[in-house]
Amino acid sequence: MEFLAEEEPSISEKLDENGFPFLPLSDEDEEVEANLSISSSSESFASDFYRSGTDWSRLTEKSGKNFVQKDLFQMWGLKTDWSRLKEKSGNDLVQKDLFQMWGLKKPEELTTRASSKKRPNDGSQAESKVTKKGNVFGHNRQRVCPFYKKIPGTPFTVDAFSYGPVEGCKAYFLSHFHLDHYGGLSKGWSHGPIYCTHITARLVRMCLSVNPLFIHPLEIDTEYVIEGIKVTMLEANHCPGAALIHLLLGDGRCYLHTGDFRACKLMHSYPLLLNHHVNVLYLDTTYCNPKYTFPSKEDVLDFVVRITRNHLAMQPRTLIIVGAYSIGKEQVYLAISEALGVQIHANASRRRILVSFGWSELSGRLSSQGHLTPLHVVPISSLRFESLDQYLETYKDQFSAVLAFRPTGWTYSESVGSRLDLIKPRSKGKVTIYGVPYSEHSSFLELREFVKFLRPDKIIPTVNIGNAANRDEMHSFFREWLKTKDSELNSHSSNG
DNA sequence: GCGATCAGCT
DNA sequence: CACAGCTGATCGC
Repeated sequence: MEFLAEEEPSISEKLDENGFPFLPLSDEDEEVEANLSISSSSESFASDFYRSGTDWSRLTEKSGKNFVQKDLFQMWGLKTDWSRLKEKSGNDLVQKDLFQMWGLKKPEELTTRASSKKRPNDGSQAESKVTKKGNVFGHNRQRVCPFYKKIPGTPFTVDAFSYGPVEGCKAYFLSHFHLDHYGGLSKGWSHGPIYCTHITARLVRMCLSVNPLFIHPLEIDTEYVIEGIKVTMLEANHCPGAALIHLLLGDGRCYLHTGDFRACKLMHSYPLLLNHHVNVLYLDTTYCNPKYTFPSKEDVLDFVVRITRNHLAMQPRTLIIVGAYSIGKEQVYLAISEALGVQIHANASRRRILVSFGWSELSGRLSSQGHLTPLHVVPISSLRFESLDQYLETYKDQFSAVLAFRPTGWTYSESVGSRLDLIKPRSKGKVTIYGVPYSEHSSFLELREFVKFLRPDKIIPTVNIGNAANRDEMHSFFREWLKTKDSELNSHSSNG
């Protein structure tokens, strides 16, 4: 299977100065582009995506400093023996040349696939289509991999598993194990090697039955050379196993893909982030708007523990329930568990997942006996009054009231903001539900601090890019953050 | 019958 | 709003 094995030079001919493929779009000044964004609704969604990636703010140089790195896991509040669980793996990863070179065809041409899926209802339209969710489809409803999931200058994609084989991709990175990122991965995956952290790798194997031969676990804070690119996974402060992906290209370019992350001060001491100027930052912009302000995780955990203690003081027979998705938010029930000295009940499938983290503080606190502990974890979807009433009924011999917490980042309220004391629960009968702003994404201010620390040349947002107004707004924030004067440059630098 | 995927919903 | 799914319907095998 010999393709037109293009050499690097011919590839770079098709890239612009930033390593992005050219598209038939005039790259004009902002005013023209702003008008385009509004008026050109007939353009393909892919080119719209593309334009959003070409007009980022630009900045000058950054000042590099050498800091001492602190314990990476302190942000989890842990002093745990993760090293014990590390699966053996060398840095000498063998790569096979499974796929052709990095494809740079136009989006419409990327959609063709060997096996054509036929749907009875779409015969006429041969153009790309856009769904409400922002997915771009080609001829035969094969999703098109959006540009921001491809890393130019590399044969890499990030979180791009639902597009079939991505042309030219030789390594598929998975930033973390949440459905909207691993979507498309399943037992039959055969499109190429998957790179991710050990925890994520374990979950991919356990939950998705992906052929282990495709899974390549990487140690955090360890440099690997993959396809000639230096790759390092960094703790992302999101869910267990989530990583920032740091890339050093042969030509000196440096990219950082945040996956999903919650920026924090500790990241300012990551040596890689201190020692390498980032050219392009792929940024999790979930809460990139000033209206999203929420407290630190620590403050929210203190709040949750305080509320719990108050309720137990008034009603000792209270069942404490924490809602959670598949993974993430573990600290919420762990904090309660430690404060009260009680076990955590979770169903078998959740226990299996939690145990797989290899987090002994958590594993040791799990219980399969719901009636023996007043602290339960349930799917967040069951945090409704009717469901909780039923749930309480099954434990009526032990408990007579329910206090539930729904931890989510978007329990924001303009008035509440970071004022936890303003949060009011919703109660009905014996059930009380608190929405608490425990977020595993960066707040607006945390994003700003991170970007001002990193001072990348360019920023590519990876979330909320479905409409032009959002993108324009984010890019104007980026420009603002990156245009700070030299006087501010050294304000946070010190000799550590 | 089963796994994968999609629209719609929260 | 939009997190990170969930549910039910449909498709392909």
